[in-house]
Amino acid sequence: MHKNPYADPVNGERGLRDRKKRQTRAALGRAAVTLVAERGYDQVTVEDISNAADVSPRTFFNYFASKDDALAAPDPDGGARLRARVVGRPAEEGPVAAVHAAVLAEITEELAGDRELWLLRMRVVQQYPELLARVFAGGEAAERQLAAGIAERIGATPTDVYPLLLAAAVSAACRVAFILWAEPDDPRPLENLIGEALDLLAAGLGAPPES
Amino acid sequence: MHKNPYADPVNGERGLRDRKKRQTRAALGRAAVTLVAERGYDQVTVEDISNAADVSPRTFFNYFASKDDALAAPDPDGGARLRARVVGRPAEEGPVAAVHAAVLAEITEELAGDRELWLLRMRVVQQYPELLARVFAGGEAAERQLAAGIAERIGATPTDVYPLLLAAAVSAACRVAFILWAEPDDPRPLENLIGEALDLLAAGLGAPPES
DNA sequence: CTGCAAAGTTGCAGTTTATGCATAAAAATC
DNA sequence: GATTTTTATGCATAAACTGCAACTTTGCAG
Repeated sequence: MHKNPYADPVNGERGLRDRKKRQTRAALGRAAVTLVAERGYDQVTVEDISNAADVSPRTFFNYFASKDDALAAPDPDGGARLRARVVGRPAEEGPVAAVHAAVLAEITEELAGDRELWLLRMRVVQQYPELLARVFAGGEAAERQLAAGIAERIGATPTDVYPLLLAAAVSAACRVAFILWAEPDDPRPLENLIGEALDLLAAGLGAPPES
Repeated sequence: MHKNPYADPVNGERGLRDRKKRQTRAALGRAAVTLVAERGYDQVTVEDISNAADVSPRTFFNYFASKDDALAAPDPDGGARLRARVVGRPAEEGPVAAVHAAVLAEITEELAGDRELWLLRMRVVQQYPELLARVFAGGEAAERQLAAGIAERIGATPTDVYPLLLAAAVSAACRVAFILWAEPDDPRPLENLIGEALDLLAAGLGAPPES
């Protein structure tokens, strides 16, 4: 049995090499978002981004498959972490509650350091609908993992309707919450928005607005 | 007051010009999907697609913003139709029922002629996840309209949580239904799958699998 | 701490995607 | 049937992306 030469996606880095990789990826992502926020999407080239991050343009493509990816692609390990969180919740919790808790934890931690950057990212993404699509696509990968986690938890196969649907619905709820969060005149914190959306979902969407 | 020179997005074409445009768009879309299904995504260039559809490559880009768009972009009028359907449902229906009926009608009509092509498209998209982004982009546009229709129907603003969330959740349910539909070993017709998913949603996702 | 293997970076050449602009063809309008 | 708007196309050009072959850095074992 060999030692695993890769970083553990759940517990974080594992040596200088991995740390540098994360730094480079983060630097590229940050440069991409801030530059586009400043100048606009098509006034920023991959070369610009690479320069700002102090790497060659060729290296950019070692990290991101496209310019859009750099702007919108989420942490590639997020899905795996999310899945682990779901299966790790106490056994007595129902699936909806477990997923709720897991998602909240993951998002809170993900945003921990970089709330500012995330807000900026959301604003940029909303300004360019092509990017919104990329975000969804990224979310889709996480959604798959989430569905797998749910399936594992309740003893279903990953192609059953229930896990797929619950994962998709939660993903949709998060999307809506993010959109409202990025709305400049909505002061509610993201965690509350997510909670509100998930509660509405769990209530079956039967209740129109009220209030 | 001028006459509207454009085709009515809800009721269909309005003269030779519009018919030709639809034909060209359809031909390009069909060529793109079938070629990629045959040869694989990167063995097909925009030039190939254009040749197959008998137009110049430059014309291709008058219809689609990108190669991906030709593979994954839905009918650009679908969102408007969907919205009209939602507001047109009988007033006594609740929002969930109205949306359910509207979505079912739209999808049924959309697939009417081209069930085969749609299935092929789904398979292609599943094979190349990059395309998922474009699919979501299209879905997102429709989702906006759907949310607007719901808001109009229940007298809410389009930035309220309920319309956004209902639209997003329904969109998610449809996505899941499509995925299962494209599964080669699932013989259930699309309409049933959508109904099943929406019922689960309306039940609040509280019920794990059963069965 | 030295040397070897694995992984990461970079430059370069070449293809494909995508857009602006000018012109010709087609169709709607009167 | 003349005009006026829309659409199609060719050309030029920029930017996005990929494969390949050096070269550098890091990990690791002796």
